[in-house]
Amino acid sequence: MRRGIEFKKKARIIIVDDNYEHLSGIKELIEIESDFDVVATATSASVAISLIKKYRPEIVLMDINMPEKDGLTAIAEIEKLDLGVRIIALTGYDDPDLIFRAMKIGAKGYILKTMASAQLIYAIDEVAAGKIYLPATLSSRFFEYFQQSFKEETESADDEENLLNYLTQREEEVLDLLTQGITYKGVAQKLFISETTVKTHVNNIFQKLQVNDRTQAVLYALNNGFLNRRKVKIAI
Amino acid sequence: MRRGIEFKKKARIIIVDDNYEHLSGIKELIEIESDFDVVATATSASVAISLIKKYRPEIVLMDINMPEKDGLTAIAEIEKLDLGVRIIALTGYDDPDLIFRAMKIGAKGYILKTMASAQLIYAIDEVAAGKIYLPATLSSRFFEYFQQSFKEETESADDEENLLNYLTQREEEVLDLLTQGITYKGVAQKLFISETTVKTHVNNIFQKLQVNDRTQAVLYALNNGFLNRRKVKIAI
DNA sequence: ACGGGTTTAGACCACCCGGTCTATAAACGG
DNA sequence: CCGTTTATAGACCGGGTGGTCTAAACCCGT
Repeated sequence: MRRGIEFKKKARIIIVDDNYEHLSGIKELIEIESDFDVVATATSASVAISLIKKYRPEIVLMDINMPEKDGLTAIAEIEKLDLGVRIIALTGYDDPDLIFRAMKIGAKGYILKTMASAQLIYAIDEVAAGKIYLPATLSSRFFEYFQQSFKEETESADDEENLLNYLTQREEEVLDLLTQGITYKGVAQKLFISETTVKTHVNNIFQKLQVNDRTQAVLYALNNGFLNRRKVKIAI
Repeated sequence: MRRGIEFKKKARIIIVDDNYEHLSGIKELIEIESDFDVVATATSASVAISLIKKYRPEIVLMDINMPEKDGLTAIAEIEKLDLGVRIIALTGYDDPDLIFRAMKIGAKGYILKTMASAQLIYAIDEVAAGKIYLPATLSSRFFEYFQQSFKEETESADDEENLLNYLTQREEEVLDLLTQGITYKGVAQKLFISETTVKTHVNNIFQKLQVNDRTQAVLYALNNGFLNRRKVKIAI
């Protein structure tokens, strides 16, 4: 029941941390230094989830390093509920893989326990305002990881000995149709050539890709960036 | 030939912008307000690339909105050269798609032309120091886009009517082997069952997935997150 | 003009694949 | 305890698939 005019509605927060000392520390900090409303706290992910269902907070502060059900799976589950809860992840160290995974599954912020309390409040402020907040140092880490993973992807796609490069243009067309699950007859009709011609092309493709059947050819094509060629050129 | 002690080696910069007014503006700004060394400027991407090959700068400021060869493809080409050049992208507006694509292909920073000159210098400083720099407002935009794209991906993977859910465990095993390009005979050997049993399973799979042949079944499996099921659970 | 690569195409054959029908044993759920 | 689901498997058959050989027409570069 919302009533009256709200200049700055007190966002409700739930804090989750298996370390009770730290949990109450953050709770006090928030209650004193900000005007957010800590409606509940939990020391385990499963308890947290039921509390979230009950209280429907705007913000959840979630420690990632917890025994049993870890914070990441907890975040994934909460996001799946689709309650509009905005989650801020919390850990002791700036592991880029952790940051990447947390942001990937939908965390709206990520801060380190070692950071100044003012930064925590600021992060909550930003996230409560609908933004996504990552401190500069962490976003730098994130992007390194992000770019690295894409670099590996494109390297494996066009790099070194990609047997797809040996295919002629016509063979690529045929392979393209094969990757759509079309039969020889269908390919022949689409390309306005005879079925035996298709077979010749396909056999050449098999030899060039060093595979034995159409399925393996399709898999090779898909795993080695056959579709990417166009994407890279058109869409980047 | 590096010699002696360097407190702060003057990073060499090349600026690329099709608008000459703006180009010289930035050039002057950098020369006056910082101690970086603008070794060259270009008003087109193709010229820029030859200049980069020649001067091997540490930093490139690249305008994204250019006629002919646009900035994004230029960045992709420069990154492909693998010269260790660190590129900062530059545009007038904060289009999240542009930001995402620029960062994806390897830009080390992204700033708006409307931003204060101090921020430009700061960005160059950070990038020159090996970090990746995105202003808070842009990184917020980036993450919204990033999370959205992942959300769609997982939705399409496990969402609604995924015919893969109707498969029995045994059928999944068989399909899994099919997605590796193995023949009936091979599957029969791997699962220690007769070849005709495999055929029975496969036929059931075809009917459940509403496809006609193994290739289409494999494609359906791949496009509907067959591999993801495990990934989501194990790796998040 | 000649040789090489590409695209086209035919013939023949073995066999894998996909469709259908039938059937048994185990497991599971009501 | 009985019906359903699942896993197993045999038989049969037709057509699609893959292997091999041959060859003509074409473009391209030297």
